[in-house]
Amino acid sequence: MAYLADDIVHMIHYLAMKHSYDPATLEKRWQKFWEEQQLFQDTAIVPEGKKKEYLLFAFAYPSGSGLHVGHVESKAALDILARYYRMQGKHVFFPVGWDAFGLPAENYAIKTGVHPAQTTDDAITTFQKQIKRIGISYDWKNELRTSDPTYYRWTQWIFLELFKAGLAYKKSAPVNWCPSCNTVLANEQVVNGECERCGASVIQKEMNQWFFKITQYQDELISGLDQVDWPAPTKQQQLNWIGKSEGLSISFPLMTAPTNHSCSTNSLYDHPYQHTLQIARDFYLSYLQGKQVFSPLLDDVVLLTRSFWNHLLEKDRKQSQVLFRLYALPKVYNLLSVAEGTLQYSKGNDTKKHVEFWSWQAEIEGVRVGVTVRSVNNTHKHLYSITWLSETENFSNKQKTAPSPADQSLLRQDCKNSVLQRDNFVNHTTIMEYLSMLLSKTPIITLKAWTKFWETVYGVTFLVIAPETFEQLGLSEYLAQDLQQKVADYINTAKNKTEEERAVDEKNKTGVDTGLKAQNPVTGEFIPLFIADYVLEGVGTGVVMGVPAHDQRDFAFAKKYNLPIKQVVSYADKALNIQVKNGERAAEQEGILINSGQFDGQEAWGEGKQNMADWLVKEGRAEWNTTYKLRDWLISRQRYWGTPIPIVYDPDGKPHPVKEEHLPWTLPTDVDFKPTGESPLRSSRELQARVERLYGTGWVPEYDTMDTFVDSSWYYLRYTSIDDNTHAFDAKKVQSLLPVDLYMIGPEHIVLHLLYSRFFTKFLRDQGLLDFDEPFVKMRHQGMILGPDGKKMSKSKGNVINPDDVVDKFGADTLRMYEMFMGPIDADKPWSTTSVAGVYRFLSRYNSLVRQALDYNSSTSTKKTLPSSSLQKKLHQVGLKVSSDIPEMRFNTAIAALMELVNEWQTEGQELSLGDTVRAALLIAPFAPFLAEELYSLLPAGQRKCKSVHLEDWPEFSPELAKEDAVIIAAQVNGKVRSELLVDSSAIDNQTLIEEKALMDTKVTHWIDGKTVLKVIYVPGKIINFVLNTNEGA
RNA sequence: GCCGUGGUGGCGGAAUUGGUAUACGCGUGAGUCUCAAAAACUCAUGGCUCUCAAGGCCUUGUGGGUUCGAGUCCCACCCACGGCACCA
Repeated sequence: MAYLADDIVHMIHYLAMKHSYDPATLEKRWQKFWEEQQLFQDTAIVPEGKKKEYLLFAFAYPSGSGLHVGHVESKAALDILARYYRMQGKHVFFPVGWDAFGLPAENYAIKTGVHPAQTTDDAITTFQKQIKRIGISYDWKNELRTSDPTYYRWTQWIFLELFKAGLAYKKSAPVNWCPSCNTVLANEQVVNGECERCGASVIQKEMNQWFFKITQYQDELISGLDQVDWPAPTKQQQLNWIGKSEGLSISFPLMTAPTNHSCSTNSLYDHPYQHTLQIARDFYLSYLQGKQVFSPLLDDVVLLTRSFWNHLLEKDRKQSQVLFRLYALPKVYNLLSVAEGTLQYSKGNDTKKHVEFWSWQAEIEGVRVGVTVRSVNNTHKHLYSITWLSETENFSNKQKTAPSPADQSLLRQDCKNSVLQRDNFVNHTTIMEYLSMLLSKTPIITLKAWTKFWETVYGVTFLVIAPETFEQLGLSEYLAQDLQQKVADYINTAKNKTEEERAVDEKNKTGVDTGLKAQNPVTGEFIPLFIADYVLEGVGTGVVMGVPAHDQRDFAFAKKYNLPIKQVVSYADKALNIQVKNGERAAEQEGILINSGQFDGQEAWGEGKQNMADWLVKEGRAEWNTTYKLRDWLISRQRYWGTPIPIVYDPDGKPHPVKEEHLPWTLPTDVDFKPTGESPLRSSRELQARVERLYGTGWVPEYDTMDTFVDSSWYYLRYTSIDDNTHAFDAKKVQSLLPVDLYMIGPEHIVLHLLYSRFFTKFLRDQGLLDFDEPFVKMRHQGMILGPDGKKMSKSKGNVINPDDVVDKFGADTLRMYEMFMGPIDADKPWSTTSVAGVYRFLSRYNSLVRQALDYNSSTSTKKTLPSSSLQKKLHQVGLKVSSDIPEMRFNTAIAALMELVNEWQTEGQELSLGDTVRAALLIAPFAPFLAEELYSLLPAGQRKCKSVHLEDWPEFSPELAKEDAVIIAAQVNGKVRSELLVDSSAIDNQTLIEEKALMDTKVTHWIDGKTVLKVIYVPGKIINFVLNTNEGA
């Protein structure tokens, strides 16, 4: 008796064990099995006739904290696809690698002295272990890491290709500098203008650095987006980053002096001579060449011309237009008649006498002119001799010897006939005064203000220029003496500020008046030019037009510096109009143009805007100008743990590429990690010795390393060819496997990494190395997994879920499946500790149901027909849904369907046939690979074609078997559901029958009785709707 | 401020794209098993100071509109999240 009882207990225990779900043991077993079998070592070339799928997970930095649940989500999603596509017979390329260079390891080294290589290696080992534990079917054979010399050798090679193509160049640029840590900071390390580590104020420091000319491809980086299947917001962000913007560059001539400048000869000589000359020459040449010269002074010129004209001899007056012009423009007198490139200029250096002497010659429209000017003893009394020569003459100042007697007489003859002879000078003072005035009104330079709101150009009452732009244009030399220091101080202060410090609110904006005057090109008014650090060098042209009446920021600035406010748009809102008129506020709304000359009365943003643009362009006062926000890519990092820049400098400091035979240009190991403010590579003796040995004494290496974004811009190419020692990548393999069919990437990487990768692809294509334009054909994002509290996981908040803990408790299948079940893959969603258990329950049930079904089918009594086909129907319905959901990455709904299957299966009295049980076992293989493998191993030998479920063919599901026999059709009255009709599937196209059936239903007729049915709408298989005359009985 | 995304039960989320809103899971309640608990299983579960009940009415951020019919389309607004931001 006791024996029997024991036996029964044992048997019960055995049955319980047999059907129980024990993920810990089975997952361990199958993980080992897969590793031994090397199931997923895909060869690189796609076999003939097979479709390929290149599935790519965003390159990961092996951080010390190990695998995160967020990593699991996207890895699991791709793994489901990988396993599904393999079962469909596709060639799946699913590689893994490590973005191994980077800051955290180096910072850790500074703190602890542990070498980054060691830290990184340890971290990778941890990641590998964790990834294998959750059953990601990577092709481990093609694993790579960027810190490996066999990899970065080719990163360096690409750098050199860019260098040879002129797309890698060096220039001075500001970097973030922490004066307390004495080091360069990456942008991410600057938080609110302060060093993230020590809190000191970050300053900008100029350094000579390497850039990649990504702007070369800016237009293609825009147009290429049409070729790819990416989420629209991602494309939009790329576009925003490139920031292409159409606008007008309006020309504002800049003068040295205000309009009421008193005309004196002295003021003329206050101007640097070169400048005077330049203005005069340009102006005159333009005039002679028949170019349209925009000057408010043309009338003045003519006036003066007339007075001149009176002094001309009768016969000269009849002479050619050329001569007329020559006489006519007073500025020709001394300074203006110099043609391009023929200036002969010398300046006496006799300090005793203070003799200054200039002479030059020019040929203008066939007339050769020679001019000599002397200034003696700084008296401003100038001696002029101006001659022109007949066409046969060959006068040249260069001739040291005097002209021949015959020539001299010819010359003399000409001069006699000329009003320009010294004796014929009308009035030297008049000329100089004129010239002085002209100078005060003649542009030093034309400032171009870029704007999108040109319709308000009549309201421009001042200009603002960025400090850097002011400096680059060399405008400081035109400043009045008393302003020079003030302006220089302002510029210096501005340059030391960070972007954040420069971004202050409206009231605190600063600026400085330069005293220079620009001319509003449409009103002719002279307006002040301010320098202000709120204007940024890189935006537009670095010059902004100030329209205080219609721009809030300009308004605040005008109020602060007491600048005039001029309304040029009128509004329907009278109160608003009065406010603007009284200078109480700026109005930025649409309105009607006023005070805008010929454009008065037009809609500011409608025809007025269009007409104004056309006119400005036609008049040559503005030009269309497309600006981009995208800047060239600064790749220099004053850091150790990165790819060394393969450049050496000769003793003159000229950069030379490292010779190809010296690649990889290895990262030295003998460096100091102390933050000295200099690139750590400077401390390497080995590197210095290497350069001198290979290139010569006095040569020095480049000490900076590359931005790690460079490493990650081409890794997807290298995956195909990690063993290739002669090429960055094997053209055949790349052609076979690329482009990437699906790129799974976190939304945090969508701008820079993608832009840089696309740039590299386009560059390598132009080098003839690739035959496609875009590297990532399709891209999707995984959302962020939030902590159970709905907030971003972080150690400090204590809401971090560790995937290892979940695997320990529920197994890897549960972890994977739960993360897929949480919601749409691209949505952010909070972790729910209790929901995980629900998924575990599901897998546990799935496990026992399949086992029960196998028992059932193997028992001798199963020859009988199955009691119900509704379960089979469900299986096929679910199978079809899962098959279509997986490629769409709708894993959450696929899993929901599987759960429905389990619910149905669990109802009593139903069982699946052996064939359908096999289908059920295969169906979960992509989601729960361990459990599926376990269940597969339990199948009768005849049902197993392969050594692994993951090598099996995806089961077929029959739409025929999935078809419902009867459908429920909703019966509506006026769109409200009143009843449900059970209709045989075969009858769903028979509207009359369904109508009759509905009208037999009292729940329906109750609402219809006594009213007129206007029409009946029938949607086959869905609804039948009776539309009543609603007026009746209402 | 600009650009983008979204707003559905107590919670995560479904909804074949204009056709029965709330699938699936969690949670909660009741029950089965148990000395008890846990686990597991079964049933119920949007709201209503309408109703004994059958049923009725309301409900997809708010307010309008189109339609026989709107979570889905159109207009206006509110809120949340993400990105950019002195952008001229």
